[in-house]
Amino acid sequence: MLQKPRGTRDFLPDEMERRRLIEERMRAVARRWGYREVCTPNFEYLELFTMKSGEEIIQEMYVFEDKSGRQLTLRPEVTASVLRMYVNEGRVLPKPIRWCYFADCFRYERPQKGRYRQFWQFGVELIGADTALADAEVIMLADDLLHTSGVEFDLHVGHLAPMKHILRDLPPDDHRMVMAHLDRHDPQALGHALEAKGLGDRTELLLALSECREIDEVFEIAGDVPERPRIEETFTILDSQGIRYRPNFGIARGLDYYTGMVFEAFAPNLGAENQILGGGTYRLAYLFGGDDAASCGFAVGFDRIMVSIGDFPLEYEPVVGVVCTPEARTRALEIARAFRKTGIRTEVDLMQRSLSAQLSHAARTADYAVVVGQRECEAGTVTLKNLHTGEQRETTLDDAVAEVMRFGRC
RNA sequence: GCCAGGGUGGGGUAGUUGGUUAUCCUAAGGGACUGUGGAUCCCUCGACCCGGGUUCGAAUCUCGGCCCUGGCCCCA
Repeated sequence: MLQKPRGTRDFLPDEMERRRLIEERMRAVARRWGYREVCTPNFEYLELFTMKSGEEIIQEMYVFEDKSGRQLTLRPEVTASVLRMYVNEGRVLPKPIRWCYFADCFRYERPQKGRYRQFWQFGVELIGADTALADAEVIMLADDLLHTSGVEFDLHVGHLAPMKHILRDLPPDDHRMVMAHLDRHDPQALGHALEAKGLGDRTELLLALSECREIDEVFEIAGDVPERPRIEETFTILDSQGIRYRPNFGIARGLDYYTGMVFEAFAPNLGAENQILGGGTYRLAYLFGGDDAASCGFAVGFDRIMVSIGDFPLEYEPVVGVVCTPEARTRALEIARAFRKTGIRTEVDLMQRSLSAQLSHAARTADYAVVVGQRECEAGTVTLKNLHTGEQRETTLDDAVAEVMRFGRC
């Protein structure tokens, strides 16, 4: 049998309805904050992503050549596309720009729990606002979004400035290496690496910084960080609005292009892949030929949210099965149309089943059967049967529709 | 790319010291029943992941691959 490609999934209707429900909640939250949805191409020039993230990421992407020899790739993320779009068409729009997106992305990686080769991200980008409140708004929106989706999560908020301040003697290329060791909670490797650079005295500071949970202590450790007022203002805003988060100035993983505030969220009930959200401030527009607009955004790992939430019951809507004899087929289709017009899910037999077989099928798949044969056709009525109670009565079509609409409201 | 455990009808399973026609449940389609049910009975459909090797004989042993689950690495 033909298999689906590795790392992809099929979604049956029950799961699809759950996904759509959560997706719609996220859209609604973003809309309430003024973030309107945009859509960018599923594939882009390879260059867009290598400019942003470097040549190494090619091996993690679905890269292909089109019939004209263009180097293209399925998008591995959406931020680069949104910023390209901003440079292409958004520069004249009034600032700040608030956009959101929901899109599938593709990465050629080894699948595991919560990690797939096709996966969905919900994200927002705030472009053109460079203030503490802008940073805080994006975090508060992330918090609102996660709460509204129903997932349990821990929110970590940090800023890269204190760490960069401690490492200010090091060339930027070395920052990455140091951050990688820090992120892996590998103090020995970190110590050795700094020792080799003649900065062994910084090891203690960095470790203390990543352990630190109080903002005041951050500056005792890191010293006179120029960004201190901005950082404090952001945290003050979050506190004033009752946002629950953990200050974490050790956040460093894979955040090459972030410039200041960074934040992440984790779902405690997931496995190795438990990060469900990541974001921060960055500057990308100039890379794609635009101005040096300050930006701030985040992306939610939608599939991980769904894994973390697990199955939940969907709101139930009544289903009607129209059961008819062959001579009543035209009337049956009219009846089905009348039910559908009021929004009721209505199904008719397509398999030329006997009346008894139609009813038997309806009993498994519907809440009501509407039986129509020659008798009802001549009398201008329908027989409405409640398949849960077994009660049935002959009545008018309008009355039958009205009864089904009352279903589940008592 | 690496490690561990797996792969038997659509779903769930039995069978693996090699041995007849591969077990059972369920789902799906039909019938018993041409104007009334989910029960019951009957029928139908449908599987040993793929390929090589060992053997008289492989679902079973062996090697390689693919895929699944989880972990490592990575995580824009």
